[in-house]
Amino acid sequence: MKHIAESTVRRLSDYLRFLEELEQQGTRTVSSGELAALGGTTSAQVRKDLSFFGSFGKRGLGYSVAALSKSLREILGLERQWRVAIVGAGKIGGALARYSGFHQRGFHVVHLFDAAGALVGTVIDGVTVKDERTLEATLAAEPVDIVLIAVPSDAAQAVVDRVVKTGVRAILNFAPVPVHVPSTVSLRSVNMALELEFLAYALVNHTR
Amino acid sequence: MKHIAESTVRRLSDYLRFLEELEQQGTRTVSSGELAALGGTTSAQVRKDLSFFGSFGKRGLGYSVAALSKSLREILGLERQWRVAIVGAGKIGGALARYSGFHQRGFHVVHLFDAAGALVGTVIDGVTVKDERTLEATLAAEPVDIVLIAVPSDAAQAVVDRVVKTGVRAILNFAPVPVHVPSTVSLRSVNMALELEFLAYALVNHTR
DNA sequence: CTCTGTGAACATCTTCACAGCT
DNA sequence: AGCTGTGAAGATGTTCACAGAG
Repeated sequence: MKHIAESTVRRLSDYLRFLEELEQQGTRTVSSGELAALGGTTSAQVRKDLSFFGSFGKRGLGYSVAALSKSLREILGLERQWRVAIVGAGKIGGALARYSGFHQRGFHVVHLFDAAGALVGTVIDGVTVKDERTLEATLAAEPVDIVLIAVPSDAAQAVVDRVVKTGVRAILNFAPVPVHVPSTVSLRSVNMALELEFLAYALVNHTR
Repeated sequence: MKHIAESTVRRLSDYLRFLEELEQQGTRTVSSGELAALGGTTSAQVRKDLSFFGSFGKRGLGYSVAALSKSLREILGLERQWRVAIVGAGKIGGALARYSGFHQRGFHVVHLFDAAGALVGTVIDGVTVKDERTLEATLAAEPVDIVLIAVPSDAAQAVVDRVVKTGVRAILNFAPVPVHVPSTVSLRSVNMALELEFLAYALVNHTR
């Protein structure tokens, strides 16, 4: 398949969220224009995004809410369950472990690691915190699909390297520092401080 | 000033982080190539990004670490302190309030709001949780620059609307749903579930 | 007549390549 | 000689506009 833009995939997630809302409300069909308004884009963008994956609509009518959300779930890989490990059980890691939004979408936290002895053995949201030194052994015995990095900046790259070495192919980094992975591994980063800095920039350069 | 791409501003934040590291190490000068390697871009990208704001380097030599980081702090608006309010003191809001990374960069949490009576009056990281109903009055008496939204999805847009009405001009949304603001307000969103979905997509379509 | 699907036009962002300081 | 600064070329992403299915 041709390479799909990251922005397209992100919008598909948004569309899906709306479709699920519409589904609950009992709405049967929806037009590209309606989806666009809800997600803050344009109808042409919606149609173009979907066109990369096939033809899902009926001309003159729109899209079947049920059929389109099923297709999107397939495209996004949300029809299966995903096993997730979190490294770092401090403020951010702990909050992530407790965050229910992941579970709802089929992402299950099966391991929680921390380097601090005090946390090891405590239970967070049903998962016992393991010693970070057991990372390799644990992931070998009970593999996961995705690892979340929630360790301090100066430890981030080292942990990422160890995780990559275990064969994990998707990493979500919450440490506020860029990390590097081989091109065989998918990496996303969430950097909250960076978002605040962007807002500060926008405020100082009051444009838009 | 001409409009600067969002991606450029984000990279500037990354460059600054490295410059501060280099500064601590006592490094005096740095080339665009070195900055690029650390941040995972190319030297041409670094030079182009900086060129939007002026000429900071010396040909044949590179950039002065101290001078460039000062310039970047000015450009990004990090030379002043920013007052921040968080709406929603639950799992995410609480973690944000406790997160020290913000404070280090000059972002100070001065208000914490929650709608749940049980949390109101408790103290998180030195800040007393206020009743969400006092939001307008509190922000009128003690204004903030930036508001973080950490309320449930179905309350997000309503809270954003109320916040916008108080005159706040920058919002960072952590609710996993797109919210809309007037074009006079700067909005960023952090959607962790969406990042996981992107990784799921990448795993299913194992490309790259 | 409505609304999708899509090539083509357009806009934006990145990379190239080289002139010009130091 | 080394490294910046920057137009120009190239790549990528978005919007337009219309043909065509229902």
